[in-house]
Amino acid sequence: MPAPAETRQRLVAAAEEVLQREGVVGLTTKSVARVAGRSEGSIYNHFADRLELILAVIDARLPEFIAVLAGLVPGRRTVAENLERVARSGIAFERSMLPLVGGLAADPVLLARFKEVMLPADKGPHRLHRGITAYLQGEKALGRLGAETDCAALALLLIGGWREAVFQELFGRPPIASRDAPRRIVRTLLPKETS
Amino acid sequence: MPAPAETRQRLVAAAEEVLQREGVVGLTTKSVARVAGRSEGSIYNHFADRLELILAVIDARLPEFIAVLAGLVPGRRTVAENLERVARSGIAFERSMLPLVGGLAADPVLLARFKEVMLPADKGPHRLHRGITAYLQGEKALGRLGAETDCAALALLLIGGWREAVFQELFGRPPIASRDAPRRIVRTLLPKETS
Amino acid sequence: MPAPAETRQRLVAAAEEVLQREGVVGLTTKSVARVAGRSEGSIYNHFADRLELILAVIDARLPEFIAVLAGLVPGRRTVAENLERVARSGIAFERSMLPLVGGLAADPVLLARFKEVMLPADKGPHRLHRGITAYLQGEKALGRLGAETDCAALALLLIGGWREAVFQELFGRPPIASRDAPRRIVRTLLPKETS
Amino acid sequence: MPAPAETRQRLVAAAEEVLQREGVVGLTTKSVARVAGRSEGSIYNHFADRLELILAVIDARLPEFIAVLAGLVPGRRTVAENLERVARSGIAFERSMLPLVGGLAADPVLLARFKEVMLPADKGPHRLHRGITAYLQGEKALGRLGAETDCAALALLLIGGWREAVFQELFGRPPIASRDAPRRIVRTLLPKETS
DNA sequence: GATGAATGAGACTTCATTCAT
DNA sequence: GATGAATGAAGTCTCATTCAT
Repeated sequence: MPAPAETRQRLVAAAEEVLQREGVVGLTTKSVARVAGRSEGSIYNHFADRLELILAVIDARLPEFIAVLAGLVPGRRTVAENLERVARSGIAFERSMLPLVGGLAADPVLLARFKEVMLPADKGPHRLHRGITAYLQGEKALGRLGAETDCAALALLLIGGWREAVFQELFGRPPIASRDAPRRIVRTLLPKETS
Repeated sequence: MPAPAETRQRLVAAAEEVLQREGVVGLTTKSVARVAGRSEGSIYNHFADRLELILAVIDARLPEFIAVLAGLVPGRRTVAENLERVARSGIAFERSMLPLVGGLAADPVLLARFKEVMLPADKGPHRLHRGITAYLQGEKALGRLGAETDCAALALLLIGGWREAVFQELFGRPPIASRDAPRRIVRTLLPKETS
Repeated sequence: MPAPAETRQRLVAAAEEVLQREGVVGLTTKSVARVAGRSEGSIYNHFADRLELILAVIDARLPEFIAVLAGLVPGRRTVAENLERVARSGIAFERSMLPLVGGLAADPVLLARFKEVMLPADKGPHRLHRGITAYLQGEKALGRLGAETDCAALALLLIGGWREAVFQELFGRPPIASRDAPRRIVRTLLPKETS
Repeated sequence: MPAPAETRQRLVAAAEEVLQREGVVGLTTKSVARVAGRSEGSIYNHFADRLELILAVIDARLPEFIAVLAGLVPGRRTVAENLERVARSGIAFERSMLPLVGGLAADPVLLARFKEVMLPADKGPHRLHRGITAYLQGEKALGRLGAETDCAALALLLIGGWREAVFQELFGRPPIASRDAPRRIVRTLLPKETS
């Protein structure tokens, strides 16, 4: 009988592992329990049901998600450097989130729970978009981005670009290697004269 | 007993419908059979297994997918107009594909089959990216895009942008209305002087 | 693989058997499938869920239940003879129904389904009471029961008496042997001069 | 942390409450613990197992059960008045006991334990029947009931009648309102001239 | 005495698939 | 080609009970 307090974390970690390997579809109570070295029933001592466990996985990833935004301070470094850096973190983050993100599109029931629980807590994808948009507006105010810049669209393209790069990885031989993607994305997005 | 030849189409259509409403997770033999007004067993008269039925749905969507590219002819209209138009079709197309796209990320087994069957036939997402990239290169050759343009990155951003716009719809109140997304995306992507 | 059409009946018969031996609490899908020699899943080819199977058991018993009433024709034989006979059938019927009747009191969920399904179809216990009351009123109209007879109360006591006799059997050494109960019940219920 | 001695009573009270609302089937360790505001584990500090808790509920009800008989003294008041009064108490008592009584019929395991524990202690239904029968025999000895009266059968019908009245309540719109049942039952049971 | 986490067993149900008709 | 019944495997979840703290 292992240290009891540890179990919840083990279950979440196991769920993360299974998620990577087998996707949301393979994330069963059985597989998680097996990987965690705990009994299936044990899951229900810590989570109301399977979906809550999945949401806990998302929650566990959130600090990493916040960190993506943390480095973004208007006026510091160059805009290109900042965006490249955030794209790089975004790609790493996205890579681990993709099975979950896919799961939301693949399972309306999970999506509904996600919206119900995560959106009011502002843990949804809006927050990411909002954070990046806010940074860009900051840069615009500082004059480091042109006055005509559509910050929301720029943020959308940045996120969509890095997510697409990760998505293409799924199929092998992506048209743009993820290693190069941040630089090429940012160069394409920013007017050339931008510092 | 309806015209037998019709059954396969009904099953594919039913699968599409279920996919929209219930996602890959809800796409069961039972739900498809019910919606198609056919028996569960009849699925196996036309498809080797459930995954093959799903692949058939993708196949059924391909003409629509090709049409997205068809309008893209270098030199015709303006580049902005062309890209806006393709983004608009892309959003509509993506909206119906998202549950499938999500399904691929949510189910490695389905993904493996997809790669095995669809990639050799060049029916994967690479083709879309390649098509748009080719168009952009055509425009570059015509001098309607700058010589320094990174066509592959531009295509990636265009696709990623429209997919992100659709993805945000899932959660309600998207930061950029899908109606406006094509225009705002293209304006942000293209240097202002581009015709 | 046995004759398919037979399965539903086998399942109902198995459910009856399990019910007698193990009560509603022991009437699990597993036990029924085992006794029926069928797979658990097979139950769901014939019944929406476990409760529907239980209701089917009740339905299967209904003809026997109707027969209890069939012998009751006002004017035929003596009243005492008729009631004794019906009490005798009633006891036999009740003995097989007791686990189910108990189940209704032991499980509000089952009770709710029963009310929803059986009452509109007039398959509930009201019908039994109504049938006997109607017979007694017939006899009263014929003058074979006193004008002051409370037919509804008499029917209630008859049914309650035989059910109580069966109920006491559960605990061993019933105060009145079920063999004698019909006669003693009827003698106590009917005024002595009644023919 | 409340007064420890109180816990046992709280658990029994909680079990009673759950029993009324959810029947024996819904009387789980979890539901009882929740209603009692105690932990599941604490049940096992006071009871060997779940069945013993149920038996404790019966025990807690016994004083009320004894009181049903207490008012029955041969020679006091009229026989009809006495029986009506006992029927009235009996109905109230039965209403709260029905889920348990049903439980005994619905669960042979519980029944076996009940017989094992309660019958030797004379806490079973026999005792009720015996008590009423004894009263009736007392009245017969006093000449207030006819010499031919079958006291055991009369007691059986009285109990069966009131239990049936309660049982019919389960299904809604009982044929005889429980309010009127005692009077109508007793009038039907007793020869009219009985004082 | 009280607790909450842990658990094996088992409950109900759904699933994809097979196959005789 | 079409069907519906059959099924083993698996899925989610609940249960009564144990036990270390």
